Amino acid sequence: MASRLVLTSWLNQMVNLSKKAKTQRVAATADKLDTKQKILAAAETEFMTRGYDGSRMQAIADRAGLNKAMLHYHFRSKDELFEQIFRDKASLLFPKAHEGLRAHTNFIEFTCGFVDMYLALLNQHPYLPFYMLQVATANAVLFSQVAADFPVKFVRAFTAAAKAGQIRDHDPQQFLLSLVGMCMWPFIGKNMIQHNLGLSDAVFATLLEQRAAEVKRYVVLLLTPEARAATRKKS
Amino acid sequence: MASRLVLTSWLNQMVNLSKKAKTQRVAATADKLDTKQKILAAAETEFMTRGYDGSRMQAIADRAGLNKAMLHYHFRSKDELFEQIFRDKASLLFPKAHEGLRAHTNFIEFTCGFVDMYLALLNQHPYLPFYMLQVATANAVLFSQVAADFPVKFVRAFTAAAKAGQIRDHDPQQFLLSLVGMCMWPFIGKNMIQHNLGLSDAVFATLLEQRAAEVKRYVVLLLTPEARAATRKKS
DNA sequence: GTCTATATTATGATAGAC
DNA sequence: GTCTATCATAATATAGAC
Repeated sequence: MASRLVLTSWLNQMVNLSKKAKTQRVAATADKLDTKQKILAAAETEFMTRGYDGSRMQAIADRAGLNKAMLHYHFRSKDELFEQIFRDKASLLFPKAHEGLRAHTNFIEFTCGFVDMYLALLNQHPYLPFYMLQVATANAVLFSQVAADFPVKFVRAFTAAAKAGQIRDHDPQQFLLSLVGMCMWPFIGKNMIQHNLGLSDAVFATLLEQRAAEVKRYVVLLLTPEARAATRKKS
Repeated sequence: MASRLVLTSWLNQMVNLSKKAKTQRVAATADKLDTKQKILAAAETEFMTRGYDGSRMQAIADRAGLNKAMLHYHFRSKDELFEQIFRDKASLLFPKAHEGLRAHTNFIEFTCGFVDMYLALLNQHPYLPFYMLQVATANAVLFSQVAADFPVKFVRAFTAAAKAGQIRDHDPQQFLLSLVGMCMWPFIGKNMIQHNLGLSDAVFATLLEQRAAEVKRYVVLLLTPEARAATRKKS
């Protein structure tokens, strides 16, 4: 119960990170940054949906209700504008793993809480994963500048929990790969999935709502020490 | 045993599809299409790694050891060149589900076989998933022209197997989502994963080798009717 | 079929008035 | 700070000689 509270507050913090940051920035500098914010918002939409190469400064200007010259006044170049947005977004998708990972008393509970919160985050920012992947693929140098400490710390906590007998022994990296894949894939592959299964937006939304339960079922099933019945290999 | 043979031949066919097709084409038209093949090969590399917007006709020409004019001679425009390659590649990632899905006698065995073969396919064409996702995102019209009958047929076979009591009852779409996500994510997220976990190419390759066993473990664990112990929901 | 040279347009970026 | 007008260049595409 106590760990649950700590966990929830940490994970919620992670979800609300950007919203808070934006509000602070706007409030602090009054209306002078209004235009800058408009540009950032427009650029965000453009870059997130079309990627760097597919985005046009003209399109960003149109979307912001301004002209191209204003973009270059507030941000020297397309690159600079892109990088500023990238750093904001990276800190969203790659939250810092502070106390959360150490505060848990039950690793399975912690992981289930993480799934809930991370899927909530992705629902708020559905384009984020694919956008980050595009950067990771197209601009390795830029991408390497953002650090995510969560994965490494998660693997360590997993290993510790396994040693303590709290969870079934397993390859932590493979587990993390499965976990992240299960969470991110519906957002990354939305268009492909909808087309291949012939799903309307409404049906797909329902699928997303039920996603957390599905992933958590996998977590419990795989990690619970007792549930070891049918796990012998096939080939 | 018999079903295993049918299964394997069908799945192997799917993996070898493009290799066969290419050989046939080259052999059929002798050396006249040599240049065209060079262009296609160069364009494939370029488009697959940089996407449509990031690719340059000049870069393709350089890679093929030709000049830009030749690209426009053999293919009217960048769009046409791109679309030709896209259709080839789509048929690779979206194999036709012929007899395979009906020939199985055990759905879990079939699914495990599918995982093996599909991961082998992805290992041969690691850029394929991300490339297809880029098209699905950037050019919905083009993407909608390729059809994948596998997902729908898989869902039907799943439902039938569940009704027959061969597998545990479960949402087939959620299962497919998890299955595909677990298979594709390491290829889609390679750069991000390696960076976030600090993995060398060699270590990551090892991770990929062990991937099939991990995914199959999940399949068996989730679908085996008896293994129903710890599946109650959490929240 | 293949090349060089060139046309045409799109796009990022800047100059300068207000 | 914001705008209009313009520059400079990069990229797709074509013309025409060989």
